[in-house]
Amino acid sequence: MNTQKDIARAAGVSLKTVSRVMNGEEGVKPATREKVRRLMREMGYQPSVAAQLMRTKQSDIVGFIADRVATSFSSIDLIRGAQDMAWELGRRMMLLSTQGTARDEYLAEAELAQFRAGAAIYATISHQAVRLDPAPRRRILLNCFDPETPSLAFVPDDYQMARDLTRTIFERGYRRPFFLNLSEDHVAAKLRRDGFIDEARACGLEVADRVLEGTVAVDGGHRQCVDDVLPPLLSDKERPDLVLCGQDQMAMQVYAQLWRAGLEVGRDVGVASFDNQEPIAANLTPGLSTMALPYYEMGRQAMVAACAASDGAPEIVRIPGTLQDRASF
Amino acid sequence: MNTQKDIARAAGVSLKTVSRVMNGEEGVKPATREKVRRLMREMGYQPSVAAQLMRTKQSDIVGFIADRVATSFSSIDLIRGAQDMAWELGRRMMLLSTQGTARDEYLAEAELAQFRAGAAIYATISHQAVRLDPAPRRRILLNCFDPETPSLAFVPDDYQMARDLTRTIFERGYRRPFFLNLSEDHVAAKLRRDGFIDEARACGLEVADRVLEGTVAVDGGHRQCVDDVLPPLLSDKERPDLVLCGQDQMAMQVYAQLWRAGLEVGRDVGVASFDNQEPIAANLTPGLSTMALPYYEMGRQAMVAACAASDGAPEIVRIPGTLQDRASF
DNA sequence: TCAAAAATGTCTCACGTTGTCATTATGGCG
DNA sequence: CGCCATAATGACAACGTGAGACATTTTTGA
Repeated sequence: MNTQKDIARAAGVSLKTVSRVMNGEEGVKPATREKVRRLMREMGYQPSVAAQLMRTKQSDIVGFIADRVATSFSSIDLIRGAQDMAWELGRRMMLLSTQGTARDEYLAEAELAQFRAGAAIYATISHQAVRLDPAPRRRILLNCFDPETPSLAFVPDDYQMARDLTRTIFERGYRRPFFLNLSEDHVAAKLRRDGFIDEARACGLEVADRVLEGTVAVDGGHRQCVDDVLPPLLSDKERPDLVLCGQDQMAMQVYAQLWRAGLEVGRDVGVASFDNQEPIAANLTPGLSTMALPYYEMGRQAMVAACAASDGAPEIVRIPGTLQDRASF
Repeated sequence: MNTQKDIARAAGVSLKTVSRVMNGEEGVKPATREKVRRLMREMGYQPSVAAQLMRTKQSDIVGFIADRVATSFSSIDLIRGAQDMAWELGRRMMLLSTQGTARDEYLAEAELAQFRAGAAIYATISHQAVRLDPAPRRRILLNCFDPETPSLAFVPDDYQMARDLTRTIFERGYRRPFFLNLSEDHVAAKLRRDGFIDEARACGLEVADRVLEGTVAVDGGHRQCVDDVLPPLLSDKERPDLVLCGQDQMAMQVYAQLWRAGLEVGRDVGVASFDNQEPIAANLTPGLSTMALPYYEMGRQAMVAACAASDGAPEIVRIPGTLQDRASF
């Protein structure tokens, strides 16, 4: 592998001149600069990150600590967003996935320290509160926030998303929506519930008794819930004209129950949801209209903050979502 | 940040002794070794990857070049498997996702070169043939293979998986299965077709005319296909007693069509599939029995090969899958 | 007590890059 | 032409680690 020294020898200039060209410093004659550039290309020169790091003591690596994120399949967009933005900014991202154990945390921390990473993004699988030990470097929280230690955090704006979705539902004429909400240990659940109720009030309806706090665990044990709860609701004479689901997987179950009850989704009963997990939402029949979580955008913004010149204010930034409209309501 | 020199000073030993402890060399008194180790812990010593790298010229980083992999949601298991194994082996993995453009390839290659990565895993979103330029380092192919340049590659054993699945189908008494296969530009499609037909023959049935080569594109445009093709099949008096699907998303559509036709999945008509995309397969009602692609295991094995002391033989290793049995047939 | 063996230390170099400072080339002007 | 200012370039050290060669000290065992 060629080094600057090799380039220098080939160009008949000194090591330092090559270094200057490399770092775009002033005071190199254009002709020299060009010659060196050309040789770098021709000789396939690639700078040694190791040596750069050794000199500057601080790497441009941004760690992405993914607490079980890689095991989830929608939050992969968090990673994609961050990765793409890092790429665009010419920075490097190092993915570290942990299982939430102290040992993993320690190893991830050690790895970042060894690479002298200047910043890290800490992402969780679901919108939640976390309690983190102080870190020796800039840290951006993603899909989570620390209520005790203020830091810059990017989370989905669950409240506003619920309001937006609810407004659309009412605008389309639905009047008896029923919300199968996630279980209350999800931060999103409370926010969405509030958004749903507040927006309904703004439209002149009271729906506080039309929310069912689910029993959905993070690993999904909600089948019992939908299958138990939905049939009685449907056979009621005041049956809901729309079922709002806490996540797309739940919507799948709702579809099945509606078929079973002889009801057609989108005609007899509307279905709406949160998430927009493509392979599910796009392949249901009819396609599921669902509030897309802004994971990709969140990932991008977190990376921007991580790469910024100075620390941002320790605020919680709520990113809006957009309705992915298909045909279910 | 403390260096070995700091540790040495604190321990009252020489730099060389610290170095010896670090690298687990022989000939250090246990007591000394312990003292140094303890101080390293207490002082939060972290070796400088930069310096190590500079010295050894070769990093223990393994690149994972993901050709659109991160955008797909089942093949994320490839990444997880590789990442977990890297973690277990004490190696580091650097994720590089490309969009298949030449520019991306170049940037990924440059990045690996800059980190002096010793090996790279090249993974694709679907089982396919690829044509790669020679690389200056060990390269393991994952979910793809190069027909021109022999290299070590790990792919799913689609043929055997199809045979296994078909055998189970016959063992359970089904006699008129129909196979909605992926489009022929998928390598898997041909292999599965052969496996399906061969195993049927071994059971004394001829099913060559019971396979429909789908029109499924990689980005999924198969809805037309299932919805067009299935109804006529179902209204036939010799209607299939089981529908075998090329992927779980297709199975979702089949479920919908069966409901529509008033047929109950698992009782009136069986459904089987390939993939096992958890959120789909587990949340269909009834649960989808599907041949799980061994992505996680493939990722693990590829990482093992990437970290091995010497290059493996340039062979194509076919990894078996296992049936994830639920209740759809 | 002494020799052998084990443990530890000293010193040196190399790795590739960049910051500091010194040196050389160039151009302008009297 | 000679001088100086400035532009261009070069020499060298330092970063933290690992490794080799070899010296010195401590421990062990007979």
